[in-house]
Amino acid sequence: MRVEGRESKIASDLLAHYDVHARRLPWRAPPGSNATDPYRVWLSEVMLQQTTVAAVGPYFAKFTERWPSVEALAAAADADLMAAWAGLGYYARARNLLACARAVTSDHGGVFPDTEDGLRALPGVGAYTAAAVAAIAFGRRAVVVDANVERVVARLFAITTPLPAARPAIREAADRITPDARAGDFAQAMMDLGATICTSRNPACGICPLRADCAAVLTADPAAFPVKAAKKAKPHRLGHAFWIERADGHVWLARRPDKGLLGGMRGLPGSAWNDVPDPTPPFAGAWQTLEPPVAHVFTHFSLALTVHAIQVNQGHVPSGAGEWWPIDRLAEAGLPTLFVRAAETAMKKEDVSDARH
DNA sequence: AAGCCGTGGGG
DNA sequence: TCCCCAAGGCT
Repeated sequence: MRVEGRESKIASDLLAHYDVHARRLPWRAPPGSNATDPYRVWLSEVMLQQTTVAAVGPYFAKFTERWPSVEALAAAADADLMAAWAGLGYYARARNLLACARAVTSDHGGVFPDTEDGLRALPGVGAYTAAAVAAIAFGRRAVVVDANVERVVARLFAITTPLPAARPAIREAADRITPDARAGDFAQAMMDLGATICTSRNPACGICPLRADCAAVLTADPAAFPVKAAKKAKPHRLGHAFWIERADGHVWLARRPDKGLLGGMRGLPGSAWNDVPDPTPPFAGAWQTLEPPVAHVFTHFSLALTVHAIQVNQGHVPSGAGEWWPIDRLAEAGLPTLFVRAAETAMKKEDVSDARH
């Protein structure tokens, strides 16, 4: 529940700054326009989950061009959508995006629910995204809390409880400063502030519109907020991947299981990834081991993937789910970045051997 | 409910 | 180089 006083001053200070300094972003209505398309708001919010504005830009342009409405997206083939998402990461988002578009199209007549609860029931829409879409697309008062808001609020009120334990208190504080009017602008203003001024490291307190409202700026180190619990060490794993190239210029791509890491994506066949992976190739032959391994860092472990390559004849039939893919069109396969690197390793090897002839 | 789930950029 | 982290959701 919002109260008057210091809280309302924060909102008015921030909105006044936002009216002048709002970032121009592809998914925002142009200044002075109230034309917010819920489809574009929702699509951008899902893409922006744990993902930078810079990374989302080209994907948002590609998606809205190819699928201009939720109905168009709902009609997309699964493989096409997964391939279009390739490289953006967190692939469960892509599967949920499609499920959500189909739910909106079939269960809601192609119209997004306009309440937080209605949105929250959709696949891939959690507390943050439901609040953000309700506020930004539908003008409803909603308490929008993402990592930016957590940081700004923790500083405004100098909250010393470490995350994640501080979440309830941060949310209550965010509720108190959220205005009844312009909740969507307020949410976006908070995120703009967190992205450009109240940054995680080296916040620009000198130019902050909330400087006079901020408790942390009075402390020795405003950047020390929010306090965070120590994080666990990231384990290192090993793995083997197999580049199986057919004489007619095709490579065998496996289809990964729908759930789990890189779920539902194409990739090179290979071993499990662990401390002592099985290096045995899927069949015997003149395998060539390529050095060095591909180094890749995931959210919760790092990986060294050793690539092994072989040439097979036309009649070769690999095991497991997958397909032969033309190597000169590999960019269209929608490979996750790890396998793009692995493929580059294999093809660089071929360039070298070709050059020697 | 803590762990799982990608990737690229910046300090 | 290495570490941090970015408009989180799901189980």
